[in-house]
Amino acid sequence: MTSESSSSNDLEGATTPVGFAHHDHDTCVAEGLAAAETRCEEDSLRFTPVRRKVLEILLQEHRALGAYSILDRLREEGFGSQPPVAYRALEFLVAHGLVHKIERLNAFIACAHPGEKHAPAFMICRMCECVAEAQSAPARGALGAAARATGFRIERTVVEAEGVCPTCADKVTKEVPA
Amino acid sequence: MTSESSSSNDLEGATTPVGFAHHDHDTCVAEGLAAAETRCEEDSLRFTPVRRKVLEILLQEHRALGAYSILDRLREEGFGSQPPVAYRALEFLVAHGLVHKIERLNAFIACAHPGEKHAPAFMICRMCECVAEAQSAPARGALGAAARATGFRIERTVVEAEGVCPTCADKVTKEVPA
DNA sequence: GATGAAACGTTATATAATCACACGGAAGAC
DNA sequence: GTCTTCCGTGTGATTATATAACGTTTCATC
Ligand SMILES: [Zn+2]
Ligand SMILES: [Zn+2]
Ligand SMILES: [Zn+2]
Ligand SMILES: [Zn+2]
Repeated sequence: MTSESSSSNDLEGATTPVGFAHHDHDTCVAEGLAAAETRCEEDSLRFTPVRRKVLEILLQEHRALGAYSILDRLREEGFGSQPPVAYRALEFLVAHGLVHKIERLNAFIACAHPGEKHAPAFMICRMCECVAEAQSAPARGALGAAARATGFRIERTVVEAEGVCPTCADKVTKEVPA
Repeated sequence: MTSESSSSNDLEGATTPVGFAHHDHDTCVAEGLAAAETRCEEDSLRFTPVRRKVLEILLQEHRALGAYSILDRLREEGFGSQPPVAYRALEFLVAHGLVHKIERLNAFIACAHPGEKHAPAFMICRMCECVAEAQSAPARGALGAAARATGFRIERTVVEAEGVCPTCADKVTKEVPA
């Protein structure tokens, strides 16, 4: 999931999960940062160096990073190296939808659809730990029905699927040939 | 959510979320333990005193308890009081579907539908911290579609909704009358 | 009763997250 | 401009959550 150059696939686009397919990764980072800058200017938010760096670190990966991994990289770049530095930046980025927390992993990942209003859902590969973001509509399923039936007011949802990504599934079948 | 006696509501049943409605709580605990015992006998699993106690502790609440809260109660009951004691019991109970982990809270709750095969979904009240379990069918939604489109194989899902339960919603409207 | 696997109790450690305080710089009031 | 206030940052310390490692006990099986 590091820098690659091949935008010849039809799996990308505004509402398509990114992460498993090859794609131009430098563009990923650049666009992510640009989108964040635009967003912050529009809303008069302060996109400070630390916040920008944390987002950049996360955009470099299509996997979730723990707060302390992020902190290590911040240290290398000369930023503060105590936990609150990372956690405060993450709090800001999550609050404004630029980063999501993966609860299952206690880790963080850059949003793949910044700007768009969305209820994210994630697919987490248990083998390579890569994470892809998709859309979810939990209010329109069994959960939504249960909420309406009981009078529960949903404000936020966590939807995370754990399994095996196509790349790892291929590897496995090749290692253990029939 | 402590002991109450009123089974006169139509919100209970195999596939109905429990937790917000009044119900006979002693029965909850007894039935939960009985179901676990049955299950363990059937599958030749060892339902040891520690495991039984942890499940009993969780059944007493319809909220999620952190591992260390559980540990405190184990200590009071004369069991081992070091973290691995609680975590090992929880690992067993989770592995066999008798307890679920609420990822959002890093906490654990007794299964409300033991025995039945199910993909649980949870509604978590951010005010009173009570948790209700419902069914989910994540493979049949936007997430399932995304998984099929990309070739991701879903093995397990985390579905947790955060919001306000009906009881707390009532309280709020009463406290701030128009 | 001997044997091996699983469960337990304990010590220590790793990982994740927050608290509390001091400092400095940007934004608004005057 | 200067003052004041708020917000973000850097740091040390602490709390909360989770696992590693090791020896002992318990149980099922032979
Ligand atoms: Zn997103
Ligand atoms: Zn993978
Ligand atoms: Zn359940
Ligand atoms: Zn509530």
